[in-house]
Amino acid sequence: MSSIRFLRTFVAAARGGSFAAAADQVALTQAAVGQQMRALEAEMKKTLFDKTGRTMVLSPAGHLLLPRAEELLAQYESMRRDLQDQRQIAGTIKLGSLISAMGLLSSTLAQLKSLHPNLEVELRVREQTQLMQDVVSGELDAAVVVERQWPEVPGLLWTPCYDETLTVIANSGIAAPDTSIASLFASQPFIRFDRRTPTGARIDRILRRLQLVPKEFLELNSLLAIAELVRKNVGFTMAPLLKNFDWESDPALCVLQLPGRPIARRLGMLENGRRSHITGVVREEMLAHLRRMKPGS
DNA sequence: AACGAATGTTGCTGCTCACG
DNA sequence: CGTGAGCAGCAACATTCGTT
Repeated sequence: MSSIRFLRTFVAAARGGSFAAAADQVALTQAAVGQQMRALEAEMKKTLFDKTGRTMVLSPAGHLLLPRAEELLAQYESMRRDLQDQRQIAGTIKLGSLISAMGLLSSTLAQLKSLHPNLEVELRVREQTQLMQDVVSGELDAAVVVERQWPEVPGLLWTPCYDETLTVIANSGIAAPDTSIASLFASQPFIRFDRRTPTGARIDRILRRLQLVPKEFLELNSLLAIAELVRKNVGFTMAPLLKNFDWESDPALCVLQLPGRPIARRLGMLENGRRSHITGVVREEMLAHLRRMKPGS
């Protein structure tokens, strides 16, 4: 079966005047060049070289083939260059994220920036509902959000990326791995994640289901601020274990699993589809980044 | 993992040409 | 005319790669 390589060898032989010269140029042995040329002649059903003794010249069919082979090789090279250029993406995209996903997203974007220096990213931190509206309206090209029922909008693309398990997080001064969750709820002030957010509302439903009645102390709409207050032992909380923040290794914090089957929220990327050639690259880089991370971190 | 096709190398033979 | 150099062809074997 002939190929671009065979044509390249043919051109080298035609220009070099011998199979030996062609072999030098295309880094093969003379025997391999001869085999390729015989295969090419069989494919074309024509003799391409006239050999009289040690001299070898192009046959009429060879003369006909040479310029066309060179043209084909030039087109092939041009096609290859174009594809290589396309791998570099450029332009500006508007990305949104929940503040809690910023840790992961920022390290993803840092990696992306080194791969695509001409890519500019405008990053907006907003809450879930606003992010969803902005992606649908086109205000944002894509956003990292918690999984929900999405509206039926043409082009809207949802890709689940990772799960965050709901846990109880307390200061290590008041809790150890064997501390019962019920005793924390009975004795310690509770810092609640804003019930107006979908995740906060879900935490509220779980508390009811587990019949845990907290000693309400504060209600905040920032998981990072809540974590900081827990570090200062202002109270304890129930919150998703955020990716890329490594609270489990934090000596000031004690992370406790909820009883029963683990409950998680699913995060992913919502793209509005209009600039999917760029947002797709961000999505794939984020997935690759997640694969590189050690499990559970 | 096994298999087969494609493709390559190695080592040889034979032909031609240039030169003494 | 004998001989060595240069070249192509052939057969055997090795390697790579895709498929089953």
